[in-house]
This record gives sequence, C-alpha cells and structure tokens, in this order.
Amino acid sequence: MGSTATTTVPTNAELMEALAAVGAAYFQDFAAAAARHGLSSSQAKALGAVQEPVPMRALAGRLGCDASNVTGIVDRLESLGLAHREAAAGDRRVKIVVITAEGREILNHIRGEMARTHQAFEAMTDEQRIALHSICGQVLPVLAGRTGTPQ
Amino acid sequence: MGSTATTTVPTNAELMEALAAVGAAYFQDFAAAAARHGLSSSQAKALGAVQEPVPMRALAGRLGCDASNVTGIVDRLESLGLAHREAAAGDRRVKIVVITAEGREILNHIRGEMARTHQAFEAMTDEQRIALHSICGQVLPVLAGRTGTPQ
DNA sequence: GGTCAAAGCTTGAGATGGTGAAGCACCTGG
DNA sequence: CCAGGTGCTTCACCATCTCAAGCTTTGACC
Repeated sequence: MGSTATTTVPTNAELMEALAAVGAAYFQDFAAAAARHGLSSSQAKALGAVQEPVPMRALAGRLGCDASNVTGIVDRLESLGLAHREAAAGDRRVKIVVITAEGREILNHIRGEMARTHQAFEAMTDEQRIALHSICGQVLPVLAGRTGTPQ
Repeated sequence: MGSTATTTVPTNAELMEALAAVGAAYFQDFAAAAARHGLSSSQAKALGAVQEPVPMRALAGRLGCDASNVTGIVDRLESLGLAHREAAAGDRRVKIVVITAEGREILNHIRGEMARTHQAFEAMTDEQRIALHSICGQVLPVLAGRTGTPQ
C-alpha cells in the first residue's frame, strides 16, 4: 500500500461520500468524548467557540444557529460552571460569554480523549498531514462561504 | 497566499481544528440544501442511509443513535412519501425501510444543490482530489472504529 | 409441544436543540 | 426627545435524542 500508482481521479460524488463519512465519524468521536463529561455536542461545540470571550450574537454566528438558541445553551454551560456572562464595556445590551478555568479544563480533556481521531492522525504520514492540512485550509473559505471577509 | 513552501508538519491540534471546520462547513451546506426541500438534516441523513433497503435496527446503527429514535424519523419520511416500511421475509419482527422513487429524486436534488461543496471541489486540483480521497479512505476505518469487520 | 430468554420495533416521559414571533433594554441618528 | 435599529431573552411549537417499558416474534432448551 502507499504509493499506489492509481491515476483515477475521484468524482465529486465519491469525494462527497468520503468527506461525509469522515466528517460524521469525527463528529461521533467528538460527541462521545463530550458525553463522557456530561456535555451534549452542542454544548461542547459552544465551549470550543468561546475560548476567547465572545458576545452572544457573535457566538450564534459561529455556531450557525439562531441567537435565541444560544441563550439556552449558555444557560446550561453557566449552570455547570463552565462559562459565565459578563457585561460588555460600552454597550449594556451586549453580554459576553467567557469560559471559566473549569470549562477550559474540560474542553482540553474532551479534545485529549478523542481516541479514534488521534488514532487516525497517528496512522498518517507527515506528507499526508501536510497535504490534508493544506487542502482543508484552501477549501475552507469556499466551503464556509467566506470569500475574503475576516472576523 | 498559496504555494507557501512551508514544510512544517501540522500538529494534531491543528489538524483537529482544520478537520472540524471543514466538517462543520460541509454539514451546514448539507443541512441548508435539505432544508430547501423541507427536510431536517437528520431526515436527509437517514434518507441517504436507505438507498438500499435497511432494517430499522441496522439503520439505527448507521445513524449512530437509538432505535427508538429511528421510529420517529422514518415515521416522518413515510408521511412525506419518501420512504416506506416493508415486512421482512423470514422474520416478522423486522421492518425494512425502503426509499421511494420520490425519495431518491429528492436525495439527488439535495446532493446536486450543495453549491458550496461543489465549489470547493472545483477549487481542487486532480492531485488534491486523489490525495484527499486516498487519505479519507485510509483514515475512515480507524476513525469509525471498524478495524476490519466488514458488513 | 411448551417455556422462557432474547431480539426487533414502538410508545411514553423528559431533556435538549432548533426556528420564529414577541417583548424589553439599550444605543444611535435626527 | 423620539424613532428606529440592535442585542438578548422569553414563549410556543416541533424535531431529536435517551432511557425505560411494553408488545410481538423468534429460537433455544427441556
């Protein structure tokens, strides 16, 4: 295996299937690791999105869901002591979500315990890692619809 | 941007972040396309998992969720006319989910309308397509926990 | 044949995730 | 000051998910 001289270029359908399968498997590994710490995947995803303080509205944007939805998710993170709301200086409408030390700790545990994902990375050569990282970086802006705008 | 001759091998954390971002963006494209046809992402995912007839229990395995959950999802697919249940020959406990012609049609529409995903594929060279497909195929068995068992 | 454990599916309760509309507090421009 | 827009919350409503319990059927054992 390895340097198979296969020159057949996969079709879009084949790539879609492969990408979907890998994405789904990654997500299940993530959800399982989060569940071991009593978090749903949405909660864990939100926790990962607030490593730096983020206003509620911006968090909704990052998670790709409605702002009213974020209220409940942050409520639960707050009641678990993993994050808390702070008033924003300069605009009293805005509430900023800040991760707590315990939240950061659990987030690191979850990431460290994604065993299948780490196994998958171990199974890759340096060339493959570089290729995958490069492809992801190139494709992400297109896939996420951000053609240029930062933030 | 582009041909940076960076030979630095990405860390596991960097790969995880890249993979998560691409997976999330792909999923959002998928969910948006499904929503345009009145389907939730779970329903669309289930529809994709029954391209061949599948017993309820096996479908739960494919979707990675509880069997009781699949009952409701298939109920809705059935009420939309996109799939139906059939009795299994030989075991009257088993119900087999079969996609309808309309279901297959909608599934193809959804896949064809994932514009961002197709754009992302267009942006890749043949070498990149081959590399990505090869990496996915190699990594998937590890990531999905199936070390060898087929079927 | 009869009995019983196990398998496959459904149902119900309860919590979470998600949208949309309405409401309140606050900011901003006139 | 006032009008409109923005940010967050609340509410109603449905989909999703898990667990526990139930039903039918199967298969193995006596």
